[in-house]
Amino acid sequence: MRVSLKDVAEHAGVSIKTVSNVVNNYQHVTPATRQKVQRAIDTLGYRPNLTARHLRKGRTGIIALAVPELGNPYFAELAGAVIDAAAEHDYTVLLDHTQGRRERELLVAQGFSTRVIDGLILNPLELEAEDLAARTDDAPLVLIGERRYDLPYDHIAIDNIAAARAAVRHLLDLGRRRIAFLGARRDRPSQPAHLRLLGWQAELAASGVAADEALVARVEGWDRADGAAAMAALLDDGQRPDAVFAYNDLVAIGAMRVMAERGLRVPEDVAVVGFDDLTEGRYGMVTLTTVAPDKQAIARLAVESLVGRLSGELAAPGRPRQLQPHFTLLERESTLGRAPR
Amino acid sequence: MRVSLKDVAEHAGVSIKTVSNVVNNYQHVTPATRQKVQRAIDTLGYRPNLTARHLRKGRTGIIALAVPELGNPYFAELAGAVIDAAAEHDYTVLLDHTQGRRERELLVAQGFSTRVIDGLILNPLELEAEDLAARTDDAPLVLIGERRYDLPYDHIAIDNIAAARAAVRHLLDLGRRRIAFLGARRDRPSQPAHLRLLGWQAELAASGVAADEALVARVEGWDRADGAAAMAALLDDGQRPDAVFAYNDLVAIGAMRVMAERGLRVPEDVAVVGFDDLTEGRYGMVTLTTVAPDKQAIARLAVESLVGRLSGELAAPGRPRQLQPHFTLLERESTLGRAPR
DNA sequence: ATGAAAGCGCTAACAC
DNA sequence: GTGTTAGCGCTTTCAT
Repeated sequence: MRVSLKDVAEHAGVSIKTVSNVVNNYQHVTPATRQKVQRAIDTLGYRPNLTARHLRKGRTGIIALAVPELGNPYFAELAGAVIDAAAEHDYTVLLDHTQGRRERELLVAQGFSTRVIDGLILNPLELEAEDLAARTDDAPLVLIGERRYDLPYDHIAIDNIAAARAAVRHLLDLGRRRIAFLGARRDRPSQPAHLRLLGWQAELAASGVAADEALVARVEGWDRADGAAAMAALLDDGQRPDAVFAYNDLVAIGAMRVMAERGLRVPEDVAVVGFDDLTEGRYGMVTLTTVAPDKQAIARLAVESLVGRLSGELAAPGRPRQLQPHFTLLERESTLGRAPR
Repeated sequence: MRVSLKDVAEHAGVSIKTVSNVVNNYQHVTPATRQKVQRAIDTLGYRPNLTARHLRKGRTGIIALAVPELGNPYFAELAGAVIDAAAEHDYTVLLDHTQGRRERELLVAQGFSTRVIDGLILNPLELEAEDLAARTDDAPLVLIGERRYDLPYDHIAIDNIAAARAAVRHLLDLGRRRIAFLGARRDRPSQPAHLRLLGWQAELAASGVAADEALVARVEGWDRADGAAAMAALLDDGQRPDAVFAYNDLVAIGAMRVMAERGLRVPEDVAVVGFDDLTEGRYGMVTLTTVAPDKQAIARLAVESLVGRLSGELAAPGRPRQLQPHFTLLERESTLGRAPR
């Protein structure tokens, strides 16, 4: 924390401004002066104080990313991708996880580390539109994730309804008819997981298959244990689905473990489709068919969106953009072969 | 970015200092004044500019954590724990991942986001002692992870040799004798994975079992795919281990997948022990026996160590501390039952 | 091409 | 109990 511009200036016998010019690679500096200053910088081991620079410039070069849970590999991978994308724009990333708790999400939306960050990428789970509308912090915000709000913020997410429909379509094509949905939450229309549930209903309806509400299993969270509990509850309830569409891969993996314990074969007895394309799904007892969102694209678009707002290119705050990266359905062992007759 | 202390002061008809006193909850302010100022703060929507505060105080309240790879659930979980521990000390966490590449580790060690961070927690993989010794950045540094350096930095890690020995001991107790080690790297004594390999050798030696170098499988990285490749190579080489001790759970999971594909049963034919206690290991084809480091303790100790240095309590930089959190061996299905005779 | 000086928003001495 | 003032280290007019 020692040496400042002033020290270097004195050492080199020039003014502060000149040193600043050298440090910032300003054009009009004579080679001789530049060299002299550079030498002083090297001997003194000067490193610019970014905090001061930030104060002066009004920006910090730091953006924040808040995801529900780093223990979920999907968010961990996404975080990694965001860090890489941010680095390309010379931003560093402050990371927080909200644990899917409303008060933490609120805290983050309200002004995470007030003013040390230039902008925020947030993946809300529990936050309602009014929470976000009441936001007073003026740092630009970009939303990611399944939930949609009618608010003046850019939003990056794949088309969750279409993705869910593709998954259910695949199961229907296999001849499955009793397709369970694992991972619904509450009954609010704005609930998390709502869009995927909607996709499930829509695709069944389009194929003239009755959507049996008894086949919708509710969960507390979306981890492996929740998937296991939901599947167990479904089976204990006497339900006998011939396929499962899970909210995400973790839920699917938990469900598959329960099925294995109870002697149900995947995919023979029950075909399974997950969501997220976790690497883990490629190494389980049975490799997992899954909806694969383009995580790199999500990260890249979120960062570009935010950086665009920050640089003023995309100033108009009244024109939020809805960006939808691609997804693909990756067919693996868990949906191999047609339904038993 | 609008309203500053000055604006509030003018609005409330008091001095800047008084507003500052209120904002910082300074004792000696009359309730009347406090209320008046608070009202001004509320109406104007004032929020302190942390950058300015940081510049003045010489610290930012941000610490950095650099891990090899967020895609590895171990590091993702650890990162989550560090974020939580840091929050308890009013620090936020800037996260970076080095992808286990030396130049990125070097960059981080040299001065990650120069001076925006107060200190750094680093988990090096490829960095050598001289790299770290040549470090010029003066932000306090705390090291975590398997590798050990004789340098003046605190280091937090479980006793990797003892942990590896416990794993091998467990396999020996089961009657296994041809115990492979999956996950060695190069031949440098300081190589990553060295301590666990050393533990493997030591425990075999202590039991009078010959350490067969042909049973040491080398890897490029430590992900599932690397474990799969290593196991395949071992089998292709004609080796027939009756047990596998893997560098970590991901390597173990990759290896188990290959064994399943080749008709080898776990644990009947090959018992498997991993390392890290990933949740994933509890939901695989066979639940995975593993060495479970106390991640919460590692995160807590690393943060406390760093915060201690920052607050000056643990000033003496010449006295690095080696802290060793506990570990436990969690026995699961992958090592159930004795060896076939 | 380089220098002088102001000021980003805040805290900490030191007055009163 | 409250006000004044001087910087923290940097960038940025405006001179020269």
